[in-house]
Amino acid sequence: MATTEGLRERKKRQTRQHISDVATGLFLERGFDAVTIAEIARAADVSVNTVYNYFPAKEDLFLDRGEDVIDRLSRYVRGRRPGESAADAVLRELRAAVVGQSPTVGLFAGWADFMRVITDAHALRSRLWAIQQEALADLTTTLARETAARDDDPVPALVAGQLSWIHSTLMAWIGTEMVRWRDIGEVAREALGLLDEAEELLGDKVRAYARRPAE
Amino acid sequence: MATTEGLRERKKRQTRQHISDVATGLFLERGFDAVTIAEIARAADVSVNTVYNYFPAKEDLFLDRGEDVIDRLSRYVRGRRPGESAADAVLRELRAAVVGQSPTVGLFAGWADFMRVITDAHALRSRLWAIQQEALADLTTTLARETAARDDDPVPALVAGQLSWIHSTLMAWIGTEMVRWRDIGEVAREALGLLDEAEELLGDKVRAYARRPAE
DNA sequence: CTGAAAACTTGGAGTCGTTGCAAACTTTCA
DNA sequence: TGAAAGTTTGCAACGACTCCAAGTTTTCAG
Repeated sequence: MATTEGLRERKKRQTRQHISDVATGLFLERGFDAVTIAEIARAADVSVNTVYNYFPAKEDLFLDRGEDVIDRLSRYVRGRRPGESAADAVLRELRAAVVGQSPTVGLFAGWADFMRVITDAHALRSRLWAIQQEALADLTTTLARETAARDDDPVPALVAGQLSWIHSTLMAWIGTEMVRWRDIGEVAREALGLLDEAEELLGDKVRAYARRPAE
Repeated sequence: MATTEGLRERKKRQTRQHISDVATGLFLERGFDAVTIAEIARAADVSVNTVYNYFPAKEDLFLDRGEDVIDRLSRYVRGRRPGESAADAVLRELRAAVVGQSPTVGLFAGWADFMRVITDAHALRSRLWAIQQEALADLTTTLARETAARDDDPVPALVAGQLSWIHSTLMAWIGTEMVRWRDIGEVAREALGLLDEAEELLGDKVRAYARRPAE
């Protein structure tokens, strides 16, 4: 069924990717604010309107793939193993990502350049926060569903806040360390330490929340 | 010395206040995005440039007084009593604010209208997040200073994340409840319950962090 | 194969936030 | 009282973003 893809679909995907690539290149080179949409359009050999056709706002040209990170925590929680609580699963997955030096947590060589572009552009930072908020809301409903909590129970939201705090703290920490061009292995090692510290700070109730019964 | 205020200073303060009032009124009436800066200027009987003279961006016309909330948590922590930890002080102050139905935590009749304006305008929401981030950074340095932590110690940042999480969770919860036009007393009472739940979720280390020695 | 329908692209005009500049005006103060 | 300093204003301009009315390209039924 993958072969059944019309010319139109393929072209659209290509155009979109091409615009995104050109834009990302320009942003990395000169910063987010210094690049204008008109420039991107010219460099990508399309009209300004076509750019807006694919990307609702300038930020989306750089921060595509935000959907992946939005439900990442929810996926971790839903995939928790027998005997594991929500926090256990999140910590295990995050540790695995750190150990595996996964790009999903920012552990790859180019991440420093990305971070710089983001931190320098106020618009990109707020888009990032918006994504975080969506992730938090997503996780809240996941936890509520998994524990069959009552609608007015505030605990799912509170625990979601804690787990999402661990995630964003980890990402932020890795980001600032990577910007200092440190060795990836070293950053990864210290990130594990950070996760340990964060885990120690969690309350017992949070640590045990939404435990899946052992089989 | 308060009497020693030149005409110039007084006029400036008045103009600023007047513009802010006019703008706030228009925003409450028709929403943030529907009101243009040119309109505000016309309604306030000044030029557009004068508006920008006092307020760097449109959001500042509505979210003035952000500085107060930025160092609020730091103030709470610095003012902790003998025997109290940072978390103790924050919780005590927040409970006092809730019980006293203080506007600083959103417990007053007009808050619902404010919230609606904010939640409807993406620009205002991200400004709010920016303020939260500043508050978090502020609290981090305060905790680091108060505990004389080493520069590379991540714990102050982690604990700051927890305390600031309590604060923002409380504010967010009150906000959504107030939008439903519920009775303020009732919202306040339930907010105390929320604070209790949040406190129970905190880890022992967080609860005890930066305890001031009993006298 | 063909021709119209549907989808995509484009140029152009316009709105709004925001900045820079220089002229005009007001307050201060010697 | 007059120059210095600070404030206000109009004007021009830039860039993100939207709307609209042509074109162009791709699809697909007949």
